[in-house]
Amino acid sequence: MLSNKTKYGIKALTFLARQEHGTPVQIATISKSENISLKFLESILLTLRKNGMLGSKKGKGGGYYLLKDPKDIKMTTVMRALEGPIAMVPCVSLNYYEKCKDCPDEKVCSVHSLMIMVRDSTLEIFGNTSLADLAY
Amino acid sequence: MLSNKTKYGIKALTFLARQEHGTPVQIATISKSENISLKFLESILLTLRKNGMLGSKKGKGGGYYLLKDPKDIKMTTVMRALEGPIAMVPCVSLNYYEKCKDCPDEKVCSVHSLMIMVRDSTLEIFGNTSLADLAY
DNA sequence: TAATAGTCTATTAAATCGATAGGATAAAAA
DNA sequence: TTTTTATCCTATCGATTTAATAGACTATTA
Repeated sequence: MLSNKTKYGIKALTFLARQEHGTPVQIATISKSENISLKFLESILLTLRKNGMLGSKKGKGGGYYLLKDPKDIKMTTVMRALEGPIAMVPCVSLNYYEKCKDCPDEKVCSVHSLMIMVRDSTLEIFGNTSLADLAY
Repeated sequence: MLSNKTKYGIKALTFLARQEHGTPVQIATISKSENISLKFLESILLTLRKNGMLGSKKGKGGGYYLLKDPKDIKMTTVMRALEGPIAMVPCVSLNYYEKCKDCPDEKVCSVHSLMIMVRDSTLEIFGNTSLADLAY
């Protein structure tokens, strides 16, 4: 299941992608427009900023804005920043690999091979979808 | 992330698929072979039995066995029984649909359209993969 | 009737999630 | 220089879910 964090994050990014490029938008504006708790959204945007997707400006006229063109923000980046690994199981994760304690041999594991297929197909979608695809 | 419950369930089903068809296998046998807590596995196999995938036999010489040919057990069935919805978000789930509280219009929602793509590709894999594909 | 093996319900510990609170910091305007 | 505006950051909390465990019950076989 997708966390609310990720869901809200994608919605906020889409909102920003629809604005004039570079214009800061306040958290409160997005919060109201997308029905997201202000404080929760605050922490989500902070995460996205730390991951290099958003810039921010403090004080009057401040807010958040996209640092790149929406078509250059791939959903793999967004998903990894907000949701974590794309793979359903650590032992097939490219970026967060971890061996299963219970599994003596990955090469023979039925779960492993199944989850590699799922990972690849999901990765293809996220890799070929940009924020621009979602926003327009 | 895939729950241990599902991971163990798939491993157990694979184990059973590799046995001679119809021969009961004890929980303890699977538990030891696959490094799964006996009691936890017990509840997992019970779930699979209630979902019509396994039969069971009590007493000496008893155990669990597959009710169908492995090639007739699709991973969609297994996943839904153990993990629940295949979709990452209830508003794109075919079997567990639920409207998002925060979302005024699904047709315009960026998360919705993205998650439909993911659901379809995942569904295609699970729908075209049977237990037999994993076991041999 | 004793041993075997699945059935079922309840409980618990730990982790995660969603949300909230509240003060700190920086920028702009007065 | 002070006030206002808006982001930054850390801590905490309650609810839910997950993984696992305990223990008593039931059916089957020898």
